[in-house]
Amino acid sequence: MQSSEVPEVVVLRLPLYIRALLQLQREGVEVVSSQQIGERLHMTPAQIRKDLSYFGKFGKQGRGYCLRVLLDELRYILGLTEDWAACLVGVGRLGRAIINYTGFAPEGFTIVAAFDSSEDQVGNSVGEFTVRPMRELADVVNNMGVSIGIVAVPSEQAQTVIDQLVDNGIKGILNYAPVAPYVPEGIVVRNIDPVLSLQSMTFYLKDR
Amino acid sequence: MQSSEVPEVVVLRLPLYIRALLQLQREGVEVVSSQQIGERLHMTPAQIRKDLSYFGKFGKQGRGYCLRVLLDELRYILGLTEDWAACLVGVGRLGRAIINYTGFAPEGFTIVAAFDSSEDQVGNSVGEFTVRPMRELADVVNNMGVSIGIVAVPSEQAQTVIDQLVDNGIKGILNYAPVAPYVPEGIVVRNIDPVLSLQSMTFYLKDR
DNA sequence: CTTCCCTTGTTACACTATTCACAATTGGCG
DNA sequence: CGCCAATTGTGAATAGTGTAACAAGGGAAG
Repeated sequence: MQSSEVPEVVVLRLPLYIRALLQLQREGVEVVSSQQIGERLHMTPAQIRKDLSYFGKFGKQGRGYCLRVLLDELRYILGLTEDWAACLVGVGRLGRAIINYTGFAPEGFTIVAAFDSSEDQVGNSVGEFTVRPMRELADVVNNMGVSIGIVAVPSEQAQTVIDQLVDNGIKGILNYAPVAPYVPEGIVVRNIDPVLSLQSMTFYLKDR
Repeated sequence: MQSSEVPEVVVLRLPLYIRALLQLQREGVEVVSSQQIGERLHMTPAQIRKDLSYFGKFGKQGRGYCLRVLLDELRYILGLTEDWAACLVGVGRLGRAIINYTGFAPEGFTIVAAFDSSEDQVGNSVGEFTVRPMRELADVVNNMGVSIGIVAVPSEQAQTVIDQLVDNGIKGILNYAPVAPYVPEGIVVRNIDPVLSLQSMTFYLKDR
């Protein structure tokens, strides 16, 4: 139960387990073994059991896991039983695409406000939002319970924006800008960068 | 020089080094130490030196690395001296956003064709492309030198599409669908999934 | 009720990755 | 020219992760 003792790699895998379970659930499975989950995710059953053992005992020997129970447990562990409010900063091309992305809401992540540091953008409509100036950040964080900031600004502005988010009480940052931001202890950052993925991929594609 | 001996984690970090170097280059730096790179990326200098040592000796004791040389070396190692052609599959909302994304081209990754498995989409214009049917895949791969496939289809179709890509000679896949695809040995997959990132983030945000 | 098969949770081990620490060298400066 | 401060490349030490293996327990079938 102590977060600090659970390796981060393990936490990173839990959402994968949830997804595999959802898939199996749709197929009508009710009891599931680590073997089955492993097949879906191309992982060894041992790893899955080991990972789960950091959080408790959820299975029955000889039988496996009750899918519904395991799913609920994992969601609880990850804090996915509550909904999470996020704000977007940067409403350029990328920011607009993020606002229109339909994959967040079904998983309990809702974008509740859009900001931009350029005055030209402030006041414009983007999707269902009116773009706000950065100075309204504190307001939104406090009144709308926002704890996640989604950063979609040019790389030169990313660190500044992230500093502002952190100063205003944001605890988690989903960063689409191609930089390695500095954040104080206790703030969680996740970077999304398809270019990085491609650049490491080509190492394996070249000269063949 | 032997790819098989270089740990994948190391390869995944090389693009980060390139980015830090580009940043420093813009600032006018010509000679750089592992210390400086490490500061930019919040990594220890030792790790950077160790990583580089898998590929050769690029620095001068007492001085550091000639930025230009190190940059060129890293680009060469990763195969980034050549341009890479990619094809997109899936021209829904996400696919369109990917086509309009301006971040790929400057790094040498060019989308040269767009496909969709739905007949409704075939023939439509998306950006500068006319959407093609999947059956033209072989053609495009062979005649346009495409080695990377970008998958932006609904999760149910992802595995099928990926199979088709692989069957037609695609060697690397950038997968935006929320699945863990199966691919044969030797095919490189990189998954992009912001939801996964958020779901592991909330573990650290909850109850505070 | 007993037997047999299955699957968990966990311990021990093997492997991988990171950090440390230092000899070897470099360039600058007096 | 010789000394000093800096920084590399690397082998050894430490830390972290993944895999294998198995005792313990559960359920089904006869």
